[in-house]
Amino acid sequence: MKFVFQSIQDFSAYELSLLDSLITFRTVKKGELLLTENQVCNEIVFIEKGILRSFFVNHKGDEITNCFAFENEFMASFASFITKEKAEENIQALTDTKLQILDRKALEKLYQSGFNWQEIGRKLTELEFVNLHKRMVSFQKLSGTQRYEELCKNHQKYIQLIPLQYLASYLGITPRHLSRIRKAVV
Amino acid sequence: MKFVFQSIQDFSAYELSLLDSLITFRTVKKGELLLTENQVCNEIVFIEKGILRSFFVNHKGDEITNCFAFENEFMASFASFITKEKAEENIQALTDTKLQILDRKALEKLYQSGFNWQEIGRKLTELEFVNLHKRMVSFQKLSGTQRYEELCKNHQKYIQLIPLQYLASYLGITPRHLSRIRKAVV
DNA sequence: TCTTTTACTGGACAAATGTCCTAAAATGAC
DNA sequence: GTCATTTTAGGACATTTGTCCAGTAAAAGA
Repeated sequence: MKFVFQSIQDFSAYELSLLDSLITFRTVKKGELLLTENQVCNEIVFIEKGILRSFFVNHKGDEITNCFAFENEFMASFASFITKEKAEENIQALTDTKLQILDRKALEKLYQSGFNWQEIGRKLTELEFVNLHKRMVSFQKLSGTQRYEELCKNHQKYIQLIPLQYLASYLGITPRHLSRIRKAVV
Repeated sequence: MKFVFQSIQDFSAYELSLLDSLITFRTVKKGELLLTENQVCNEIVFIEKGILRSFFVNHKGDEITNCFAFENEFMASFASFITKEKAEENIQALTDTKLQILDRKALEKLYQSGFNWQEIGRKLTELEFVNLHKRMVSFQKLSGTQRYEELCKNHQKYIQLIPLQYLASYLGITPRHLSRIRKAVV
């Protein structure tokens, strides 16, 4: 994750070596859960290789996909990480996945170590906010069909790599309806 | 807005006087627009008295309410403020409103002035993120009817103070449908 | 207070979307 | 390669939600 931080903030060699000393590594198998709902999320993971999805379960027992994360992206239940309350999401590996991990204690050490890490914490939170805002806008402004079309136009990766059943709930529709939309679009 | 900051972070008298020197004041009349879409949002406002709403316009020309803000709350197009890109939202006063204003330059001065302001910037961004996340979850997990019921249970203020037409699009439904839901709930 | 405008309700119908189900296609295990 | 399992497509029908509209209630302006 180092180079992602470097691209956002100007770090000294010392600051980066501090990061190095705090990161740990893990691999997870396809299907495995990294976090289950009702746990407090105490770590932020960075994907070296693989795909993760986050989902919750509604009152009928259906799994609703909240988001996906691909290579070189971060994943966590940020809400739970921030509030230290139980997560509503489960985080699952969609493929075998290699991770770099920054846990709460490590992050707090970084934050205490100085201005630069404070600032990057704020900037990354801002970026997460902006992404979430875009998604919120797409739910308020667009229909399921339009969200699917946007995804085809701007995020081909999702269409190629994610099983349709997961895409459907991510788009806020049923698989049956997604199938209808796909037929109409062709 | 001072006391809100004080409640989150332990500030020195000097740090707070710096804030005092940077805040400006404004009053707006009911109906007035503070920000229109396609402007870059360069200030964060804090509501001393009154109510604001943020809305965008969809492809049919309908106004879709994005959020409301009440006394002692902040409002901005945070996404535009962060990215410096044009806002998609309009911000409008629903009543005559008294504001305290922190503009981009003032905020940057605070951030440059030290650790404490950096940190509060991150913490407030985190809180905004958590709020937005809750709203996103409610759109993915719940139906319009359920969102209305949640609002009745947990945010009576919205029901009492906001015209139904605005509440409807905030809940992601039409006024016609909200009227149906209200009839059923009683 | 009276008038004009705006907001809310609800009927009738239409469109969008969900439910349930079966068959075909794709994938994974051996 | 074969068999079992999972995923996807789509028919038939039900439900939800939207559209259009008119009547009434409420609010704003003179």
